[in-house]
Amino acid sequence: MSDEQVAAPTNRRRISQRGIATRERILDAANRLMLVRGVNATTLDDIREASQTSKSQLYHHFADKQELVRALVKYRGALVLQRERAGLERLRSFSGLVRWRNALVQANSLNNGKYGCGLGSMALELSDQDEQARSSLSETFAAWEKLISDGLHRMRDSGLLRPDADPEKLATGLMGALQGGYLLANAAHDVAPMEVALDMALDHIKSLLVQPSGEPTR
Amino acid sequence: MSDEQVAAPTNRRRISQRGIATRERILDAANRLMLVRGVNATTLDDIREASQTSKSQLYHHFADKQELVRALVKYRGALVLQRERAGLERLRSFSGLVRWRNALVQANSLNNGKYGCGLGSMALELSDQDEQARSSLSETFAAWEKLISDGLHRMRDSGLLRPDADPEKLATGLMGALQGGYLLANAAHDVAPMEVALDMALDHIKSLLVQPSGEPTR
DNA sequence: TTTCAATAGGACCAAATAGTCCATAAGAGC
DNA sequence: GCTCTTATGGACTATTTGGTCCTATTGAAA
Repeated sequence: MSDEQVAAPTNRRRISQRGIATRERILDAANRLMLVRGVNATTLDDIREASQTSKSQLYHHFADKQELVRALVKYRGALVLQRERAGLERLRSFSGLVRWRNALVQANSLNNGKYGCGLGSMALELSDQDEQARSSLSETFAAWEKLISDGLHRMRDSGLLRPDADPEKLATGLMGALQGGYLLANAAHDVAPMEVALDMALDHIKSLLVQPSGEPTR
Repeated sequence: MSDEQVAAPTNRRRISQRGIATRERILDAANRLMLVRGVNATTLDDIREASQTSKSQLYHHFADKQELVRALVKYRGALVLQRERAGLERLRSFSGLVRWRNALVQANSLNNGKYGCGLGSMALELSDQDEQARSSLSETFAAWEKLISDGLHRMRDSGLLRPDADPEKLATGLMGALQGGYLLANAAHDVAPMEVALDMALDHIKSLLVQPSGEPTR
């Protein structure tokens, strides 16, 4: 969470530490507010107040609201990938996948299913409204899925997963179950459907594990 | 689509056919616009213009924007359930499930994955903003899942599905895969991930079919 | 210490947008 | 045909909100 590079500006001749910190405060406030209220329902005044800044600072660091939102998409994407990298880069076993599932479920259950996935909710809200944001989000999802599929590849290479299992498709399916789970949990304000959705995906992957006893069946 | 009851008002002493038609036009316009732009990004003036009505009519039929949105939630929910009932009430076989999947995928591919599911996108946008809308959406999802689980129950009762298969959980998982698929397809502007997500769920259900040859395996 | 760009404060502006109101038309029931 | 409620048109208002601008302050480099 305390990663300054994530908020680093794009192109500016000279920038001070103080400026970077302000930019970070703005992005952090936008991140929190827009997760709860959604992008369009969050006003710049909300962000200004929550970030303890002023209008001129908002417009000093971002050309307009759209630019701020696009920066937030990258910011949040970097945070999620950072978190997920920590949880997935050592994935080598089915139980590792279960631990990953448990961590996501537990985090979501702390909110009773509210807010959903920061990336998923932005994706639905922005995809048909801002092509640049959509494509950025799409790349982040791809990178996220790659973290999963890399782990599945490791499992397949080590003989845990059957050779005919398709790590890329499994990763997409798992991400679908995760995002759908977030959505249903958000609608229900209850984490339960997220668990069910994820467990179906995990059961499917389990069925593709090489069985120590007997031949695996279709 | 041309179902007037769906737009029927809640409580009004007297209402004429003309009034009902106007109300329907407003809801229909709101339905179309808010599917594309989202709820918060759609203005009442947009709706007024698209529905060929006037401000006084909007406020004659709905107390305020929130009421209109809540009515739209029910309206859209009724439309989706009507459509899904048609596709699911005779579900009795795995191939029926595949046909259902194909219909949804095909419809979504016509938009190249855009817009997503009318219910899912509203759920993410409104759930943390309007408790009444959230609970209404949650009920609709439950009814939708019931249509699926009823079909799965029929399959289980007829011996197609293994006795230990849990229709309710499978229905939730399938709905999760569907909603997650919609979301990923929307982010990618490509229907492909929706297919992958749904197929993973279908594969899982397939693995729970009673095998004509040999004993089914875990 | 001086200088000057970067940073910050906050009043102000203009457009968008939700919502009000009143006059008029339409049409159902008597 | 008369009457009275419903339905409609659209101007108008108030508020919200994105965005501008001018001034002051800070702090790093010369």
